[in-house]
Amino acid sequence: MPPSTPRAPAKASGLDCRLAVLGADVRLTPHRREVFDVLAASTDHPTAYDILDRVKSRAPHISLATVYNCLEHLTTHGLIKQVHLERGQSRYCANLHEHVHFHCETCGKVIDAHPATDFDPAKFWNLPKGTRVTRTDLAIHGTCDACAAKS
Amino acid sequence: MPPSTPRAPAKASGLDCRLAVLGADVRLTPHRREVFDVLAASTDHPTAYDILDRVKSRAPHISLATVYNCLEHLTTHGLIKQVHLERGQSRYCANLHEHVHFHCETCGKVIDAHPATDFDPAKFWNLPKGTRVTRTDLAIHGTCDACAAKS
DNA sequence: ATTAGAATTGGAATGATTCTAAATGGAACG
DNA sequence: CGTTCCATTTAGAATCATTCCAATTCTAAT
Repeated sequence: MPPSTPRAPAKASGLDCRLAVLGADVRLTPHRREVFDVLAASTDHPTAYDILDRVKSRAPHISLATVYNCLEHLTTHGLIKQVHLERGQSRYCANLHEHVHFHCETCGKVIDAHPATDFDPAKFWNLPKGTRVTRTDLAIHGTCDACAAKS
Repeated sequence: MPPSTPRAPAKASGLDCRLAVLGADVRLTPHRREVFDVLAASTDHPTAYDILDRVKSRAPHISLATVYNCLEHLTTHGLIKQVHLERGQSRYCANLHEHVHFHCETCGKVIDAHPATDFDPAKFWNLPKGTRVTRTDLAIHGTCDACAAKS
């Protein structure tokens, strides 16, 4: 018995919630919410495993697969950003302000750096005519203050 | 019978050669030379597999492990650069001039873009005092000319 | 209550890379 | 010129991060 009308996607409920970000209305299940909250409370650019560990204290039965699913959902909806500084694990970041990443090659720490002045990549690099830019990722590698002081 | 004096590492020979780059003296075995030559002749930022394919036409018995070894040796000695634009395979680049990478999210193509004017990241982003910068990686993501024209 | 779609799960599968232990090859020593 | 030493090379195993998959659970609309 096929239904006569297509069913709309599930809407918000008591256990469910939504978050308006960048004009988009994003559906957050409890797990997605936990993952988002953990990331929003972190400034250290955790990996999926780090996030799993932290979320487990609030939702002990969450699985790694779910953490990946949630991170993917949050990323595609623009609530968080996925960061690739080196090969290996992806890192995640809930800072949506314009910023770049400083990566300490000695201790591995990642620090957000915010713009001191306006920056438009097209002004600095000769891109072929007709190129459309959607986003830029700048990673600055070096030695952080603390590691530099030690050596 | 332990030798009384330590033996120096093997020196250059007829089959062997060296290349002076950035003041460093880098030992190149025939395989390393092939890998370097293939990469130097490529502008498409090939992956390790791509490089294996291309080197095979000149050295049919080379293995993937050797390609990885060579790429690692060449990278640590500064003859080539490893590029991470997304997660997945690393790409390699023999362009040592200052440049950034434009990545087309539609066709996957990677294009080198050279600076139109001088660029110093420290001028644009507030890094913590004491931070030492060794290198910056800028990836510009978007749609290339050809893909933009199609849509 | 029923049902359909979405979310979640554990575990299997995949893909890229790194590791390992054995084989090879050239150079210096005798 | 043969031996020894060590770097290089190799095939295949192991690892690591992630993605896939099929089964189960949940939620919200009928």
